[in-house]
Amino acid sequence: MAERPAPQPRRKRPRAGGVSLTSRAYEAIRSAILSGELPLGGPISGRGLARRLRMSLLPVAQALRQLENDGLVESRPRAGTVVRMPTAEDIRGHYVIREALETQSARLFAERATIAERRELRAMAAALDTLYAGKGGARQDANRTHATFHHRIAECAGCPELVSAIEKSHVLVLNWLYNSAADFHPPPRRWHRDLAEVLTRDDPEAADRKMREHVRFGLETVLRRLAASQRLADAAPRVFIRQRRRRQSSAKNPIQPTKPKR
Amino acid sequence: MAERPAPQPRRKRPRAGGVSLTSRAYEAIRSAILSGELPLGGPISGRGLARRLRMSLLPVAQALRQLENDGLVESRPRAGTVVRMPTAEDIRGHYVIREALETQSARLFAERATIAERRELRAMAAALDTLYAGKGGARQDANRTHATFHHRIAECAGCPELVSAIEKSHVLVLNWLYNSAADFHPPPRRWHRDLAEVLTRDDPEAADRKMREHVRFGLETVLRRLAASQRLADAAPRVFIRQRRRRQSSAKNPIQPTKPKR
DNA sequence: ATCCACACACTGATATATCAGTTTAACGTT
DNA sequence: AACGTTAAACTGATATATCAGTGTGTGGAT
Repeated sequence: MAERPAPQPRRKRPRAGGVSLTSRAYEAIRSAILSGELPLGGPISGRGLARRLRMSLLPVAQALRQLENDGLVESRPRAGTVVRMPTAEDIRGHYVIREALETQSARLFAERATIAERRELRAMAAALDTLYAGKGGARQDANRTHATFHHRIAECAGCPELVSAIEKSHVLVLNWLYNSAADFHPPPRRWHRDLAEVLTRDDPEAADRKMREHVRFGLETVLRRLAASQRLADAAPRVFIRQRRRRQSSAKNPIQPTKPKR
Repeated sequence: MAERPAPQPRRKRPRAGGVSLTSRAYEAIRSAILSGELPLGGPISGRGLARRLRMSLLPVAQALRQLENDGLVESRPRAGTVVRMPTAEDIRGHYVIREALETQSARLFAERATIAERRELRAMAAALDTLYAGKGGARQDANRTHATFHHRIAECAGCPELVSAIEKSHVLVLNWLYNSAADFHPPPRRWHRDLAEVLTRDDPEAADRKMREHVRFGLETVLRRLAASQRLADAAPRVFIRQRRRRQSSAKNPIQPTKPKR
């Protein structure tokens, strides 16, 4: 193999905080999706993100692949990537999993939570019911607190895998909820207090049943909101914005390579 | 920006079968791990795999990242990647998830399976019990059939997400089992027939209870085998094999760049 | 005016090369 | 012989460049 010319020196960019660029890209894109900055069903440009995040395309591509694995985005190999718009069937399927995980979490909580943890849960439930009863402005707070509530149940169940599985599950649901502020129906007034009461009663079977009921109610809520989201998405169909083309040079002129700038 | 020399032309390698190289790498590495070709706790060289699979490092790196996400391998950023060796705590955590998913699957089967599917399941259970009762040679078959058995239950439950979640779960368990052929204890003689009998009885609660018992038995089995695996792994500590170094040129001779061949 | 083909910009996928960190074998010292 | 030192060799991570496929809009044909 002939010698290669010396490559030009490259500016080195020290890594920030010791985390890999791919992880940073993953977190950044994920939070952009969850915050609604990248709307449901909207297109994602890998190169655009790479420019915005000041990194090469590669970490972004890896992050997108991971997000696809998580079910947050959808990538068609040479055409583009979009934020995944779930179908009603997807959501039902997801809730089957969620029901499985949450009921298991409830069982373990009922078996293993300490006295202090049970007291804490009852307090959280009361606060949560109050938030939901409040006026519309508190709904985002309520959603976040609701996630924390379930997260705490899983933590007290004492199984890290369960915690992370449930967290991943909540991420998807939050994503589906945030993007449609309309059609909000508050849950029954004592909804979470009733749940906490049963969970803290030291009866795993009863905890399982009550949690199952709780999750199924959540399914109805999300399905309602999905319909609203889809109405919005259909009104603004996803489209890739492209640069204006230059006028075509009439006919048989195969030269003019004219690299696009940059 | 000075002009760069023209890059040498690159042989193009058309993609085989339309699947991305990353997916091929993922499948190849995964199956190499599951078949035991890459032993539990053993080191994995990204570059070595890339050479073997006739592709660049990049798809392999992406595949490894995905496998890390699945919990099959473990990567220390600049030091190397190894096939993940689970701790007993990992396995217990994993089985909490598995119990959640399988009991949900059992419930749905009891609710929704057709008559034909119920008959099929009883037949599979009988065949499976026979396999386990046979002599040691049939054990790999038995393990595979066992996976199929649970897979079928999930399929009949009618939820694709549940099927894939359970499948992913089984992959890990199979991995942990395959690599320790010792300490095999067959399950009770009518173990799967009893399970199938309850599942086909149209009583979701009973199906849940029976499946829970079934899964917990599996946990004991895997824990026993893990102990055997670890004894083996401790005997042969993981080590990276490196090329022999050339003799150091005595002292203050900073020349001799002598690129390593290839 | 309507329709269709084609060029071009843009997409993700991949190859190559380099970087910066880690491991370990060979060396020199004790 | 046992023990720290050190640099070769190897690791995953990332940048850059190219490839090959897609979708859109322009422009010519009808």
